[in-house]
Amino acid sequence: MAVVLLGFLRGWGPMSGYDVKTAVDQSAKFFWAASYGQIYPELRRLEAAGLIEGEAAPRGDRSRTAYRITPPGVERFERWLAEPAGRLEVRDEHVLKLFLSSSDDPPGTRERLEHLAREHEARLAELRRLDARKSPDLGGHPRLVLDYGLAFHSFIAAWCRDRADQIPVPPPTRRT
Amino acid sequence: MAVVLLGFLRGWGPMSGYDVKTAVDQSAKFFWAASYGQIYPELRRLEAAGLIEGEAAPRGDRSRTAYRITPPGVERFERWLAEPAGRLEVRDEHVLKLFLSSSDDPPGTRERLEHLAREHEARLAELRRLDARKSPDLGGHPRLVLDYGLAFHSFIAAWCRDRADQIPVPPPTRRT
DNA sequence: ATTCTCATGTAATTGGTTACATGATTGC
DNA sequence: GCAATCATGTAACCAATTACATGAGAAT
Repeated sequence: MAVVLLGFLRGWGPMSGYDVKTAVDQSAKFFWAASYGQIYPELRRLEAAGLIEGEAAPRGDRSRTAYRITPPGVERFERWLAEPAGRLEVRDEHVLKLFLSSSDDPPGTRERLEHLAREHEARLAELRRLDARKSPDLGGHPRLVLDYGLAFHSFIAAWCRDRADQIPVPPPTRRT
Repeated sequence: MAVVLLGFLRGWGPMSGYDVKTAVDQSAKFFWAASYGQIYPELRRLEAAGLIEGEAAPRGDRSRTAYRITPPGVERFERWLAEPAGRLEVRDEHVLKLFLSSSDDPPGTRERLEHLAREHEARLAELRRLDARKSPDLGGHPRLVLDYGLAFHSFIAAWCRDRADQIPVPPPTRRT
């Protein structure tokens, strides 16, 4: 999304498409991912619109184009920031499966809940790894949002674990 | 998404596209929305593929087509259920704005956090309204997932409120 | 009569992913 | 010499939203 690029360029200073990708992957990707297929075409559009401008900025001997945000770009970005975000929408395939799965299969439900818990725990682990290094004092609220992610994933993981534990394990089918 | 339709038809019995839409809006929409623009074309595709079949099922004097899931449809749906859901992805414009917004504007940040809290509280209220009526004993886990939604939204709302409250309110600019 | 809800759809657009393709440079 | 990383891009595709369009029956 265009504004994300503008936002990064504003907060982090000039950077290449590649840089944006890695920056996103190390911070925003936990609530807003981005792929090259979006980034590069979008950079061109933004440049054509005069909201950013690229200049050759080789790193060592490697050719590279860094884009810097222009005043109109800043204005555009701040207009977007000022307008309130739209209705909060959640889309979660795991919960969808849970919802649609048979209610007369307790072990299956338990397994699903545990799987969901593991998934959140995995995100949590990734975020914790981020916690140590990274998150410089550049623009934005990396700390606050990191905390948000930690709180969110640990809460949901615990909730799922708890619910899973309330489902009795299937009695071991013994034969003796 | 095709499987959602299959899932509803399996759990709720035969229903029209319109019915699916209302059913989704009263349950799944809180974590997986659907629009007519998806539903109707998808119903046709599913019928063409033999996974569902429609029959005239007028309600009173109103013409209407109800679709029932076929055995291959059930099989297809259950295959989908059995395969584990993909990586958990979050996409939240509110958090994105929080992340990208200036860190040297405490009142703004506070306002953003409060706005996010209000948004989650609004979802919470909608879910609570659902809690009373509805959620029949049909297929799936409406209760469990409803609980999930309640827990999720109230936790996040509280977290945001808490963080917002930690930011001192701007000193009232008096003139006397 | 008029409005609301039921009911069905389409067209245009947006937003995004995936897979592919290429090539230079740096570090081992 | 080779692998990893830096760097840039495109084409095909998919999922979904929005807005539009229509019309009949039910309720007031």
